Amino acid sequence: MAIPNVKIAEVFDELADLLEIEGANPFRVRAYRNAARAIEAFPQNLAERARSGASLPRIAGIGADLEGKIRVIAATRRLPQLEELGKRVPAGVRALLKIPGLGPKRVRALRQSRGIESLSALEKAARAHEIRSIPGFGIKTEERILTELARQAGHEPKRLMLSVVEQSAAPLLAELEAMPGVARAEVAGSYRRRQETVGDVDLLVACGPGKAGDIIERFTRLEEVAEVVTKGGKRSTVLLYSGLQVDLRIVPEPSYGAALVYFTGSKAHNIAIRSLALRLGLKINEYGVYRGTRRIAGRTEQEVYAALGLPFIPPELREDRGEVEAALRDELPSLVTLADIRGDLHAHTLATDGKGTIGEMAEAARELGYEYLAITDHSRHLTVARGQTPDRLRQQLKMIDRFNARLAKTGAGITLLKGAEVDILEDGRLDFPDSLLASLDFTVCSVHFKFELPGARQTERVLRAMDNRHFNILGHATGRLIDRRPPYAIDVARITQGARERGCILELNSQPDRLDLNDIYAKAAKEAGVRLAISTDSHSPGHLRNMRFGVAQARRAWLEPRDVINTLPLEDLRKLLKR
DNA sequence: GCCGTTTTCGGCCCGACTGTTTTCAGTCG
Repeated sequence: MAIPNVKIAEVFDELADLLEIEGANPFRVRAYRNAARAIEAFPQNLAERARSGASLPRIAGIGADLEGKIRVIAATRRLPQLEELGKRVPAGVRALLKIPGLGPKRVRALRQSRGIESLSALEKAARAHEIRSIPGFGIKTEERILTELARQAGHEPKRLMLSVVEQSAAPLLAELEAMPGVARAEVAGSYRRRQETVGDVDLLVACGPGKAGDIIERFTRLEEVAEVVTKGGKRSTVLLYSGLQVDLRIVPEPSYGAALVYFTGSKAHNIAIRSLALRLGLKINEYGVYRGTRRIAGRTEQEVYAALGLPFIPPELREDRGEVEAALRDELPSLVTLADIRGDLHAHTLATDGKGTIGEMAEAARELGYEYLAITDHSRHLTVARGQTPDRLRQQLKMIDRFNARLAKTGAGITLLKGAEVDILEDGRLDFPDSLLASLDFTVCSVHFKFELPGARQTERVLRAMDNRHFNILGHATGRLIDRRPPYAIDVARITQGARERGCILELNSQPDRLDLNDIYAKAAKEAGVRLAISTDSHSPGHLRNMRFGVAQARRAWLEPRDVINTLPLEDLRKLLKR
């Protein structure tokens, strides 16, 4: 299996760290970091393309030199430059950079003045009060180093799932909004961009003159605040008892739009629009857009983008993945919204591992205003989930017919679709005979075992399954569970191509810990001309509301309603699902 | 190291907070 993009990105990140410690040109360091991000976000395996001799695709931020390095890594899994640098900078030194408050300059000072080249040496020196006398350091810095070392010894600072952070962020926002003097408040940052995981919560508040100090004071005294990390006149950082870090930023009302742009990011997007501003002879910061010293925009985000000659760019797109260029051409996508969704195409019931009856699931879907809900219980191979035998499925289909007859009579306006989540067996066959599959409205087909197959065989397994004309939707294509299980070794680009050639649909599974396909693969699928189904894979009536997480990722993938099959009215959907 | 509809050289986003300083460097987002 070719070396994955994230591993190539790691090499460049490490190179950036080492160069930074060596005191290299900071812009050169940034070039490596930018390249790492671009490689990570690229949907095709670069090493494979490099090894096949094909030319590498044009990626912004990757020039001739870095392309050469990618080729070397692809061919040898090593990079001589990195090993060369590694000889000069011991492995432990890199870890020093991860201590908040220690950057490249201070790490160099620690090495040169005290020979500190590891976390343990750092701790020893701090305990012996040897840090405070180094020029540029002091007692407070020494104390902070010890605090941070203790914190990191417990657990790595990690990113939390969007659905988890939502539970802290939403009440916090409500508390802020209720404070006197607060005119507007919003959660910005990666949370607003709906990234699948969030590292910290960025809160933005607009207030009238002279109110900021009072709001900061109240904020740092909120019940859930465990520790105040920083506290100034305009911003503050705190840690909640949940371990979540929260940054609050306060701006005057006329700057609210500019601050919202700035604080929503991403960093890469901010740099892109600031560069654009420079080319236009403008300056942009969190207080507004300026021509010389005169402010020409800032109150709303629309105003800020308009000053740059751009339409409003939805937060989910702000990743510097081409949105600024598309906006300049006025070719931004009309992103799919939750209101566009007419039904859910993946749900389980008590018949297998779900927690609700068919009736309860139908009622929950009706409350959401859906036109249709598919019942897709597991097939027999998945015994841990009480997968259904052909006989049990046939009985269930009859029951669904009876439900539909009753629903039609009561004018509920919702139809149940007859489906199944069919296991893809190891050799690529499906877990039910074709005659039975033919009696279904459609199928969701998924890999649920033999995750560890080599990439080529896993890919072949799924492609072969897609050859079956009863194969409609590929469920959770990579099988990853955020923070718990890596994706199977599978070539998503080939699967996507295969889906296009065979008229198959790819699922965007909305379970908060799946979000599979992710935004990058889903965007690539759209570009390849493949349509997606945004489904919840619900195992209880309440899960149907997870649709919002799937839609958010779909928006990050630039999907429009026409790219998503469950925005279609029922009759059009039925036609589409006939292969 | 990358990049170019003012440029193939000379730029590369910009401000807040902290701590260590007597006016600012380093770090962070």
